[in-house]
This record gives sequence, structure tokens and C-alpha cells, in this order.
Amino acid sequence: MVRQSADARREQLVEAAIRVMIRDGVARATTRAVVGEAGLPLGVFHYCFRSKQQLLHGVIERIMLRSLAFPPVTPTAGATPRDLLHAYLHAYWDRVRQSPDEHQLTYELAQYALREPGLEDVARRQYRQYLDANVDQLEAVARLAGIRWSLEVPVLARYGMNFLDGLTLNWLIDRDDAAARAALDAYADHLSTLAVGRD
Amino acid sequence: MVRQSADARREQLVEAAIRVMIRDGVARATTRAVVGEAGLPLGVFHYCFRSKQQLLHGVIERIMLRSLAFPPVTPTAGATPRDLLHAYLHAYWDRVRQSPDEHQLTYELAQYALREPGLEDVARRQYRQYLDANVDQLEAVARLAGIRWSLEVPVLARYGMNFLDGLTLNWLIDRDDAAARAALDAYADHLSTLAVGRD
DNA sequence: GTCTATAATGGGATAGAC
DNA sequence: GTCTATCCCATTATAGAC
Repeated sequence: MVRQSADARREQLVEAAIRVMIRDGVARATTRAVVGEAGLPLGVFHYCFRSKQQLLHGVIERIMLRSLAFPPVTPTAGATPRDLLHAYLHAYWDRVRQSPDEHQLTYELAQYALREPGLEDVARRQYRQYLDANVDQLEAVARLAGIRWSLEVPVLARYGMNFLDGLTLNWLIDRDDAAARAALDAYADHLSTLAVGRD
Repeated sequence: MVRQSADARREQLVEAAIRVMIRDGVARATTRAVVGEAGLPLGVFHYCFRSKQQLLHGVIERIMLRSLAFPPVTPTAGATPRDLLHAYLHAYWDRVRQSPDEHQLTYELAQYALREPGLEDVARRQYRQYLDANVDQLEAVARLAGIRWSLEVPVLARYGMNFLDGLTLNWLIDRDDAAARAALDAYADHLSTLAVGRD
């Protein structure tokens, strides 16, 4: 076995844990399954992590970083507000369609964190960061499209984020592409009515 | 121990399971915890249910019935469309505020069902029924308020259901009443713009 | 530092007494 | 039908050899 720093080992185990969780669900990501996925002996686990909860903590933080690292709205010359909204929403929806299991994992982890005494705060911070990212995106769209939002941006960001969460959750369950698409279009239409010209 | 029919026993165990799941989460609802909650010996379990999964099946079906048994929109004389929308949305939101843990359980169960080979269909039917119930509610509001919806009702129902799901999930995590309220108001405003007078 | 062996616990399910 | 005792397996965690 190659000798590695404890930090490198931890990262390796966190990545393995994420793969197991995406494939089999959080409940089935036992220490054995994780070290098995990483191709390491079981003993490795407990001199990298004090406990399984510490691994989960690492997993949630890493998943958070990954979700936030999505491409920002690109400044296309001459794009109408409608084009930009379209790009903004489809960038999100394409990611969901591309990696449904990864998105399902984020919901599973949020539920898990709510039930685990030491982890509620992590879930809270996760949602806080999502909200901030949404605020940034909406402001970027407004800037690039030369409009402003007729609703306070934090309210609109939460409203939109909640809708997209629900849309995703629903689609993960019924996989009804047409219905999801129709709801997404309804949201896009609504957003365009909230975009007004700058003074 | 009082002698009871197997059906009565099953119901008793399902109710006990729901109490445990609301209190401690789905993952901690072991067969032992469930029979303990019901005040029954462990042996009871396996001549009421073939397996633990069969119990989960019963739990999901019962939770579904419970969620659907909410009061319909009441026909108040002389109510404006805005009043009716307000009543409709607050009826939902009050239920969430009143029993957050029960709502959290529905999301946990949906996730659980998605991961359990025999149960995906149950989750699908659950969401299908919610959607149908939302269609009914929206049509009732339109009838009572003397308006019609400028969007196809099934699309609007899914859109609204998705938003409310996301709103609930977000609030279960951060418990931010003010933010949830603001988002709910934004949705109410949006709905009223979609309500148009009948021809 | 690395890994094997094993402890300690808790899980679902069952056999068999009553 | 009812319940006790138990099986057998999987889990987290640790002790201690190398």
C-alpha cells in the first residue's frame, strides 16, 4: 500500500463515500462499503476519522463546494432578458438531468443532517450558501440584461430556489420530463414579468 | 395481552412506527423501536408483517391518506379572489407550522421509497395523488372566486406544488419564518396575476 | 503508519414453548 | 394465537501485531 498523508487519505475516503452514496444511498454507505469502494482495508477508516459522523461532515462540505462550482451566467452580446433567463434556468435544469443521482444525494444528505444532532448547522449553512449563490445569479442576469427585478432580490432568490428544489424533487420521483418542462416554462414566464426596465 | 385481529395489530404497529419515525427519523425506526413504542413484544412483528419493508409500505400508505385528508377550501360568501387564495395558501402553511415533524417525515419517506427496490412506485403514486388534490383545490378556488386560471390547471398545480414543497423543505431546515412568509406572499401575488375574470 | 483480528452492539428474522 | 429465546448477520469501533 502506498504511503499517503492522512489528509490525502481522508479526501480519498470522502470521494469513495460520495460514490457509494450516489450509487446506493446514504443509508447503505457503511464504513465497510466506503473502504471497499476506496480499495482500502477497514482499519484505515478510524485513523483518518474519529467517527462515521466526521466522514459525513466531510462529505456534506465537499458536496456543497461541488454544487456551488457551477458555471456563472455567461455574458452573451446582444442577448435579450428572455434569452438570459432561459440560459440561467436551463443551466440549472441541464445539470439536474445530467446527474440526477448526485442531486438526489443532496436532498438525502439534508434530511440526514437534520436528524443528526451535530449536523443541523451544516444543513443550515448549506442552504444559506445556495441562497447567496442564487442572489448572485439573479443580480448577474439583471446586470447583463439591463433590467432590474421588481421584487427584492433576496425574496425572489428564495422563491426561485424553493421552486427549483421542489421541481427537482418531484422530477426525481416521477421523471416526467414534459410536466417538469411545462412548470419550468411557467416559472420563466413569471420571472420575465418581474423583470422591468431600469429607470 | 388483549387478543386482537391481525388487522388491528397491523394498524397498531403502523401507528407506532409513524410516531417513532416522526420523533427519531426513518433510519431509527427499527423493528425493536416500533414494537417497543406499541408496548408489544418483538415476536408480534413477524406474524403481522412478512418483513420490515411491508411495514414501511403500510406506513407510506397511511401517511398519504392523512396528508390528503385536509379540509377543502370553504365557500365563504362574498369572498374576493384574493381572500380565497389567502385562505388556500394559509391552510397549507398552517398545517406545516403546526406539525413540521410530520411533514419532514413525508420527505424522508419519499427518499426512502426511491432507494428501496419494491417501493419506488409507491412514491410515484403519492406524488400523483398530491398533484390531483392540488388540481382539485385550484379548481375549487376558481369556482368559488368566479375566476378562471390563465394557465392550464395541471401545469399550475404542479408549479405550485413544487414551490410549496421547496418552501417547506427550506423552512424545515432554516426555520426562517419571515423569509418563508415573504416567499409565500410572492407566490400569492403571482397566483393573483394568473386569475382572470370569466368570459 | 499500516493492517488484521476482534470486540461490542444492534439489527431482522425464526424456532419452538406455551 | 402469543411470546421468549435465540440465531445469524452487519455494523462501528478498537486493540494490538507488524
